[in-house]
Amino acid sequence: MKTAGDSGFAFPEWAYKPESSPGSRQIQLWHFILELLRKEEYHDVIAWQGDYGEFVIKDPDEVARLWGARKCKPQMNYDKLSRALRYYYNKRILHKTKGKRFTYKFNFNKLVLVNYPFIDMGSAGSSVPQSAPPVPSGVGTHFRFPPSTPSDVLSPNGEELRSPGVFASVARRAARGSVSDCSDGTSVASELEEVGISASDERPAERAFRSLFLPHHPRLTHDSLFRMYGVPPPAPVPFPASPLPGGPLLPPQLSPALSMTSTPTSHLPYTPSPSLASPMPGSRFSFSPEDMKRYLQAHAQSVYNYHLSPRAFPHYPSIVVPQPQRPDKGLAGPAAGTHFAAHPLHHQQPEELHPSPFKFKLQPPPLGRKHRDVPPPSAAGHVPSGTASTGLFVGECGSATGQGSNSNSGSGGPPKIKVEPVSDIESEEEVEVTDISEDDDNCDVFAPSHCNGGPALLPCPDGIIDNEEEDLEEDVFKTPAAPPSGSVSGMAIGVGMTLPGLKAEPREGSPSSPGGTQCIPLKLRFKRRWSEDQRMEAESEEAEDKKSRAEKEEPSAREAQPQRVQPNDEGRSPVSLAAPLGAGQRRVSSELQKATAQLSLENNGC
DNA sequence: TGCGGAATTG
DNA sequence: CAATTCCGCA
Repeated sequence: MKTAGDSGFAFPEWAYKPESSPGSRQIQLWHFILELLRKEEYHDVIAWQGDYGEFVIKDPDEVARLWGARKCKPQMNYDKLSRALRYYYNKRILHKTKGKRFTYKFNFNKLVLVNYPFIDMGSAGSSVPQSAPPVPSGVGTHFRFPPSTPSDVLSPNGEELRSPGVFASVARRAARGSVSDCSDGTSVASELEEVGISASDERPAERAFRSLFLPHHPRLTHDSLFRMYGVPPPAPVPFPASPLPGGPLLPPQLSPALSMTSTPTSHLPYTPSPSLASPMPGSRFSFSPEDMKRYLQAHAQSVYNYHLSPRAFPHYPSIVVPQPQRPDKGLAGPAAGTHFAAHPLHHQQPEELHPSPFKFKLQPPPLGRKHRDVPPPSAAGHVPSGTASTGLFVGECGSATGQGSNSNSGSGGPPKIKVEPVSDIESEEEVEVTDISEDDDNCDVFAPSHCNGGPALLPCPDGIIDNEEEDLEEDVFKTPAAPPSGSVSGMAIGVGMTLPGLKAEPREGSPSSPGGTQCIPLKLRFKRRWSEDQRMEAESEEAEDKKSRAEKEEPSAREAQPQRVQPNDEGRSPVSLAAPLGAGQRRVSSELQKATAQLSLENNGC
């Protein structure tokens, strides 16, 4: 249970909004939740529950109190806090676990997106429909980190790219090997203070991770960084799919997956994440090939394990991706590649395989439910009755927020419909997803397969992986114009993974495509996948967001999925579910944990 | 309990 | 923007 991970916590710079002035970083609720979750001290108030990234708030009031303290909002209460939490639903950062009180679930994908903007979650999205990243579907492209800056958040000139102030500091610290400095003494919440983590505690992967993300600081060369961290080759099983037993927190390992970035190469103008400006500095990383290789290796591993997008390391064909280490599959995986292939790295980097620039918005549109009608605004003013209950902590918030200002005049304004930004357009497509959404928790993030009803997936428990892999691939190709064959094949081959159907990987025959596609030409396959993927995303998103039902036809496949194990309330034991969902879940939780860990690790200093 | 709209805030 | 605050609805 408790592991070193607990030891420190702090927020990495990226956890804050870059835009905000240096001194004013404000913590976001989910960060805070994550923070609490990883600290045992607070296990009585909030703790992970199950394997899904779910957590339960055992003591809502206390959590609210803490939150209020942190934000200097003495008036905070669970009601409000929960509103904020709910607010995350739309952002897809969180979900409510239905049926369980005070239980919510993190949407891993989103988190990753937010935290690791560089990572390409596209595949994840596809494989994990539910949380498919909001992408302007109009383009038809799949989600990927666009080279261009997202308009919604960034200024058009892409200036943000250049201002990595934040990151720089991180880099510096990393370089130093220690993470501790929080210049601004915002450490208000003393309650949370933690022990600093020594650099030594960090796992190599993490370090690697971090370093990868570091901007090319003038003074720090990546070399030095890497050197410092000496990223070791990925362990054979970096992320054991250990079933996170009830006590979920694993050691703070960071998944390389998270860390990965898709394109280290220089010219990639990376798009910063929507909500967070991505720290990508000048937008160029310069790592030495070796380092990159290692890193990528690790990433690959994780990709496999977590079934993240391979796109993440597209440009390094020489890297061999280890086979997933599922115990069950005896395939030759590990041998093949656990460690990097010693191929020479030719990184030519190519590039940009991502032609499609589009921005993804973290906060997609709320969707449909909204414009219902316009009720008369007549409201009466309420007077804040004094709720005094919480006065304790937080003396620092000196200014009591004034209350009492309210007046609203707008009455009966024109019905305004919020038009959601494109991003969710896809959502427009409606699909009928069975109601799985209900307990679906699984569906969401972690159990994509079911969600999209791909029957194919269900068949073999183990197969999941395969499917996932496929999903991964698809991502790769999703790009519209993407030149699948060329680059892809190269990569696939080089990597030795992807494309199960293709080259090697006869495995259980990739079931995924409806029509059994193993032998289909790549291109075709991709195409197919792509569409499927899109559909999936749409579905999942749709399904979740709105239960719209229309339905997109879908050629053959769509069938009700067999009922999956149903975890009853408490009954769910992560381990037990290992079957189909298990893998995904586990994966996710690991990721989550890692993310959490990452959060914490970065700056314990505060 | 939980949801989500609407207005407000910093 | 991300809450915070308030509230009506299930």
